[in-house]
Amino acid sequence: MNISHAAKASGLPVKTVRYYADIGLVAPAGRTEAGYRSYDAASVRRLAFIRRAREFGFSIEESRELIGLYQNDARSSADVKKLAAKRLEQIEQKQRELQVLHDELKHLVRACRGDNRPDCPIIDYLG
Amino acid sequence: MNISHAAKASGLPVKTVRYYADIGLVAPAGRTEAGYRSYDAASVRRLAFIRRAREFGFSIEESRELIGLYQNDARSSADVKKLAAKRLEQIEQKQRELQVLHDELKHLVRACRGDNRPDCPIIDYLG
DNA sequence: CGAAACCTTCCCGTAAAAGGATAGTTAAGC
DNA sequence: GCTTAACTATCCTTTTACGGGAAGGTTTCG
Repeated sequence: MNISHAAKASGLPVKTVRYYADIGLVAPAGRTEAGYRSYDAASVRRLAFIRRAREFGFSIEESRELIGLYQNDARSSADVKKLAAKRLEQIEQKQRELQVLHDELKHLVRACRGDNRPDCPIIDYLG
Repeated sequence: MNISHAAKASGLPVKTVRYYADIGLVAPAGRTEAGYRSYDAASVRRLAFIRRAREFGFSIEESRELIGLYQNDARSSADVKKLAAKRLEQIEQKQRELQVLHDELKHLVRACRGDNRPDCPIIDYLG
């Protein structure tokens, strides 16, 4: 399977598939005589696994850990849960930060008349 | 006022103050004979304005627009409100995305036993 | 006067690719 | 069988918003 086929099958752009090969995250199954990367079902599964991990917001390095566990039959679910719980905590932290920002900014936007006069509580606040 | 003094007064790192000068966001008031950047009260106010805009999550380019309005006495509050409302929408979009992620991941983490056995709904889901 | 504490520019590295240049390879159509 | 379109390869640059550090000039303190 050539790289564009593997890309489609895994739901990733070709550039990204090549990038993942370059950084040693998902190696192609092999190379053709002409040097073209070739992928098989297993390597495509790994690509799709990474795509889903990334969609969850796991970093490349976290995804690397996860795929290590994915391919390790002797893994413990505790190890996986630990990574997921850490990511969950990151998400919750970001949510708290965004909530504060949201409330402050919403307050300012509501207080701003938004007409053609220059006085503006948003500018007042920032300045 | 030398750069480290201006940095302290504005609450920014020296590196960042230099960077803002390089990209034409906040120019120093002038240069000494030896080529040192020198800042006055007005330029420090601009630095602090940018710092607060950045803390609100406005990008550098958005901050550049905002400071343009800040320094423009003929601005309309509608222009400022437009930028702020756009940023507010970005925040709300991010909040919605994070909420979906949070709920899914939380569900998976709850369902995972987290013991020393290999079977794990998180891995199952990603794979 | 010498050393510490400034300051300058320049270049590299970050995360995670995307975009583009240039060149080699393969598949399709006629 | 030949052209050409559509692939593929590597390599380099760009993105965001700086941070780290080198090499070297300046100022200030004791």
